[in-house]
This record gives sequence, C-alpha cells and structure tokens, in this order.
Amino acid sequence: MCEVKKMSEKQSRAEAADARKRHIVQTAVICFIEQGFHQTSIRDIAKRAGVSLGNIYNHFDSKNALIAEIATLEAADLATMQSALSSAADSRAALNDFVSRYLDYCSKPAHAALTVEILAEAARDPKIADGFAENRDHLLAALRLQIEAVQKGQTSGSRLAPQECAEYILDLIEGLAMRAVFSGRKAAKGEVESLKKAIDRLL
Amino acid sequence: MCEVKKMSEKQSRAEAADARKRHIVQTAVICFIEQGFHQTSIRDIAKRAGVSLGNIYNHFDSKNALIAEIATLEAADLATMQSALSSAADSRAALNDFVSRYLDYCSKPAHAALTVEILAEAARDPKIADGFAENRDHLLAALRLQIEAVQKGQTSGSRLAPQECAEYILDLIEGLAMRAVFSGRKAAKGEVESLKKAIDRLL
DNA sequence: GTAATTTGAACGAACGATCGTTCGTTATAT
DNA sequence: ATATAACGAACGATCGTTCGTTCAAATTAC
Repeated sequence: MCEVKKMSEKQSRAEAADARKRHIVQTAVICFIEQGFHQTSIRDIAKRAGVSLGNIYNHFDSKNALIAEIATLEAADLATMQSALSSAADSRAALNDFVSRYLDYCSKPAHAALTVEILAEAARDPKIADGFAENRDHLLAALRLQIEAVQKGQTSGSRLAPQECAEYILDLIEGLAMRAVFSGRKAAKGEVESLKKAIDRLL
Repeated sequence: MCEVKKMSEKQSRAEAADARKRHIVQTAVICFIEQGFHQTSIRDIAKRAGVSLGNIYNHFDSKNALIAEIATLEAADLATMQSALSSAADSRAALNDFVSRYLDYCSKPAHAALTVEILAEAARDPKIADGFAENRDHLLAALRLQIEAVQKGQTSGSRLAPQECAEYILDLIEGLAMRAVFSGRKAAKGEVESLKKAIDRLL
C-alpha cells in the first residue's frame, strides 16, 4: 500500500541499504584519517556513524573488506584524473591543467592522510604495493603521452626520457602537496608558480 | 677480585644493561618494519629478542617510549648526512656526492619502511609532524647553501629560488628511492644518471 | 678476605581493557 | 509469510601494563 508515496518520499529498501552502506564507508574514511586503519575499531566507526556494531557486519564481511572498499574508491578517483589528462587536445595546456588539478587533489588533507596510510600498508604487503603501483602506472602512462607530444615541438637537444620525466613531475607535485598538507596550509601561489617553472625545466 | 679480568672478558653491569637495551631497540625496529608500530605487540618484541615480557618494562617506560627512542636514532642518522654536506669545499662535487649518498640512504628498505610508518603517524599527530619537519629543515638548509654556491658560478638568467630548488631535489631523490624500494630492487645505474641530469636542470 | 646487605635485571603470571567477530533476537519492508 | 536490516550482548583472543618474585652482581660492614 502507498507504494508510490513511499517510493518518492523515502526510498526503496535496497536504496536505503545502499545509502546506509555508503554512510558507513564515509564515516570509516573519517575515522581512518583521524586515527589510522589499525587504531580505528569497528566500534569507533559504528558509534560515529550512529549505527549498531553488529549492523556493520551486515554490510561488510570484515574490517579488511571495509578497507578494501575504500581503497577501490581511491583508485576510481585517480582514474578520473587520468582520463581527463588523456582526452586533451593541446598537450601543453593539458599538462599545465593537470599540474593544477593533481596538486589540488594531492593537497586535500583527507587524500594525503589516506595515501600515507595506504603507503605504510603497502610497505609491508606486496599485494597492496602492487595495486598501488598499478594505479600509479596508469597515471604515468597518460602523463608520458602528453610529455612526448610536448617534446616533439621542441628544439632542445638532450631531453629527459619521457617515462622518467613523468615520474619526476609526479614526485614534485606530490612533494609540494605533502609539504603543504603537513604544515596545515594550502600551497601558496608563488609555490605553484615555482613548481610549474621547475617542471618546465624538466620537459 | 679479578676485576680486570671480568672487565675485559665480560662487561660491567651497566654495560650489559646498555647492550641489552640496544638489542631490544634493534629487535623492535625489525618488528616495526615488518608489521608496523601498532601491529607490533610488546610480546612480539620480547619473543623475538629472546627477552621476557616484563623485562622490556625495566628498560622502557612504555611502548611509546620505545618508539620515541627509535625516532631519535633516525634523526641522528639524518644529522650525520647533513653535516657531511655542510663540510664540503667544492660545492658542485658536494652536491653530486650528496645525491648519491642520500639516494643510498633512502633506498635502504629498513629506512624507507620506517619513514613511511613515521609519516603516517605524523599525519595524525602534529607533534610528530613538527619533529619530522624540523629534521628535514636542517637538511634543507645545508643543501640550500651548496645550491647557492653552485648558482653563483653560473650565467643562467632565471634561476629557481635555492630554497625551493633544495626541496625539489629532495623530492626527486626520495621519489626515486621510494619507487626502487617498493618494487623490491635497487635504483638502476641509468636511473641514477637520469636523476642527476634532472637535478642539473633545476640548478 | 669473607659475610651481610642492597641493588636492579630478568622473569612470567595476572589484570583490566579492548579487539574483531558471532549470534540470537526484534522489527519492518516486501 | 518471508526476508533482511538493525541491534547489542557475548565470546575468545590479544593488547599494554603491573606486580611479586627470583637471582646474581655490586656494595658495604666486619
């Protein structure tokens, strides 16, 4: 009874369950950022999400499954950035735009904290390290293509290999972002300009 | 009686205690690298060090005190590298030498794993973040001085600011080292040459 | 020099807290 | 009527830490 009303006002059971699941994931992310994976208990997440302890196990098989879900979402974020880089006409502009976007992305404290946390995990678990490297390689490949395109229109004699050049660019962006995040500020305008100047020298 | 003999053959009580303490610290480092701070229990350390559980608390007030001791030792390692950089005559050679030495240093899996672990901790604890940044600033300052010296002997019109140049150089070295460590290999000779070429472009 | 005393390193059982996970139950949408 | 989301008590394991005890080395008294 009253199916139409309920469907529009509230939501179907499956939708509600999905929303609840997403809410748990989001809350878990917050906890993991604040305390780290292993310092966060399921009870912490349940309490903060306003959900019972046992209910979390209705949506996730285990704590590790929850962590895996989050790692997957992070990977998807990065894939978005990569495809934006690939589907660009003007390589020079695409590169410049990428630097700004990727810097913003890395400068988000939430992302930085999670990344470091995953990195620490990857240092111990080769499986995680492989997954991390794979995502990064995709981004690197897209970046390398644009670098090659830019280098073709240059006269300079000795160039850096595009592959390594791409890695250096990511290193510089991530390094600046890390410094900004860890000192609790945003990258200053002058810092961004300096970064772009440095990247220009590497091309 | 027989004081001389005992002193030479064995060791005084204080020395034995100190040796034991160092042994516990070294074992703890191994455990922390393999499992991380929070996944390592005092029992793990005790078992691996061949020491009783309670005895660890005769040498350290708490688990955190043990961690703090290790962080202090890491800082001392870095200070050594910094002073070597400062006390150099030929800036150009000093810089080149530093790149090799710092790359080697960062490429040690033990150091890399510990650094990432500390970094994850720093992301949550501003106190640790400050200590980390302070150590890095000392290295940066020494590096900047040598960069300024090198830049003085150049004709190039537009230079990168020495401070930021120093940060970029550390970023590149650490990035390459990290990639090497995480893929379980040493940095190839070609990679090191490429790195030095890239750094040359930044100067 | 030897005997008596003090010190502190080493030990492992035990404590209270907390962990991830399971389970039986209740309530509600289908 | 059935399925499942939500609940929270309970379980066994493990955590950091404390504690009383043992024993050998260092120190003092004789």
